[in-house]
Amino acid sequence: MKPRVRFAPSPTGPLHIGGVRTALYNYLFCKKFGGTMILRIEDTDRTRFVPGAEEYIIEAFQWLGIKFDEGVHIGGPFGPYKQSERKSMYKAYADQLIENGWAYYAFDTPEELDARRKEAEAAKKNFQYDLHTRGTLCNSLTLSAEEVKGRLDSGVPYVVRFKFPADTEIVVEDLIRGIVKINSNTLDDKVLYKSDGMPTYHLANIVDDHTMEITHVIRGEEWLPSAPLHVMLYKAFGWEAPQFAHLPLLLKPDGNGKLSKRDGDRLGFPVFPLQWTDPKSGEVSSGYRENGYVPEAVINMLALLGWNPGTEQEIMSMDELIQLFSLEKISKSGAKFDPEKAKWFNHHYVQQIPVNQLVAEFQKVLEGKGIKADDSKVTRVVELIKERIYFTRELWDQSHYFFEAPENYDEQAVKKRWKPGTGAHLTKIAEIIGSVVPFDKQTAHDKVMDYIQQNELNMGQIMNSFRISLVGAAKGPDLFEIVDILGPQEVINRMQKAIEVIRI
RNA sequence: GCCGCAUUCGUCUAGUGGUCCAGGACAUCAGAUUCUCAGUCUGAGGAUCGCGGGUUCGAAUCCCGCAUGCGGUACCA
Repeated sequence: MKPRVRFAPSPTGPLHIGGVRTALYNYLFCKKFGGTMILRIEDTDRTRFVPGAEEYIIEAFQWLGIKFDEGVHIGGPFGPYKQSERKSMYKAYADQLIENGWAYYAFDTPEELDARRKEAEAAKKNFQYDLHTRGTLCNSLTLSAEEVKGRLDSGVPYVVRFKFPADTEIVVEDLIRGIVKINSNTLDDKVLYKSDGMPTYHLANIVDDHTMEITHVIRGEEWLPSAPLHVMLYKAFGWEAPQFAHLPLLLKPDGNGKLSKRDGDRLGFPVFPLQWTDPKSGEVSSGYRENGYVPEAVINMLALLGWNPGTEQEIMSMDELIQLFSLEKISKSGAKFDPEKAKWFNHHYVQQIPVNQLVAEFQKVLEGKGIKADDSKVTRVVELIKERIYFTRELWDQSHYFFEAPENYDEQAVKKRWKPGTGAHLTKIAEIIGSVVPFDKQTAHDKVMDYIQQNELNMGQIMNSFRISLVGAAKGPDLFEIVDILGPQEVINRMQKAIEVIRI
């Protein structure tokens, strides 16, 4: 049987990178076996709905290359794929549970429950709506049938709660963690159906997974504590449960704890695939895409955070990932996110981008700066500096001096390399450069080297001051490559300017 | 507090009773690339496998206890 898996986010904001990894593992697993990948929107909590979040999620997956076979954005035979649009079907399932004695009506108000919680807290205890306390609360277990009917008929708000049986060992079979057992006496009677007529996650999730014929539920570890509830729910409905796999959490790079939006801001790396502007506060959160990451790098990096192929291979395309993936090789413990390794992956994948594509991208940047340069020059520049960039946005930082003369000179470098007499030597070297007609970088190089040797100059010092005059700093690729691209006249101009400006 | 999950170099991890005095990658450091920076290449350091008990001829690997960390404990997902 081919797997049917789903990724089911809530549209409460931008998709977190941990969520992306969950979706990725679902995708890899499902594609490996030629299965179906479904995008379902779990928007049962209307108070937390954020406009634009759903569109964001869809766009993020498009960018990342994670493709769905069914879902809110593309439809499919099991639709609708948004829980708010499935609202009408859930009540019947809640009713069914009540009829069979697996659930009951509860009329306690949130205020009453809060009061009970505070009370318990004061006594250093924990209040739980469970088999120990449900007999003391206001529900269809404690009220007479007439009273319950009366309340229901007169429209008194109610919720439906699951009724955990006593003394039952619930077994969750997890593909990653093995057998997890828990005693039903410690579990609380979770709300399944809310007073606003919407199901909670627990009910909607089980009903949808069943009706959508989901075979494998691959989700974050934060769901493990409610897995026993879900297992019992399947049992209560008499349905066969899908297989569960609870993924380890993605942790913050320093310390412990779940990776959060704040960590990204604090440590300077994105936590979201795409940039996101909060519709309410207007606050902007950075995204991988806008930060110059390529999707292949993000996918590769994420895949290895909690999984590995069992070999020493680290660089893998999506297709290889699909081939190599297996649930058994997912680790059990949380993985700290490492921004440095993310950079390393990106460097690798940026190197794979064809030069002409980089040139096209860079031309746009140059245009934005009002700089006109023909493709042949930009191509030479890109070829020369490509290997030193980690992100495509660094193209400009690493090559600006090819397009504009330095305005100022790096102080540290000048202090170290510019000595009395440097100006005079550079004047000579400028003459030498000018004397090579037609210009040829090899000849220019040889002649300059001759000059340095004949005058017994310090090569490091003179070459670096030469470099400073062209670049403005002691960095960059081979000097004579720079000279060649700039052309002799521009080189001479820059040298003269530097000699004038930098006085020792 | 209660319930659950986890625990191998700084980080991600390999490892499923002997071939592991623990392998790889990122990061770090050093050397090379004879102008610089970056990149690249080569090399180095780095884990008494959380701790304590067992089981076994033999344990990172199996069992028990403890500790620590994390997750959950909402009419949120």
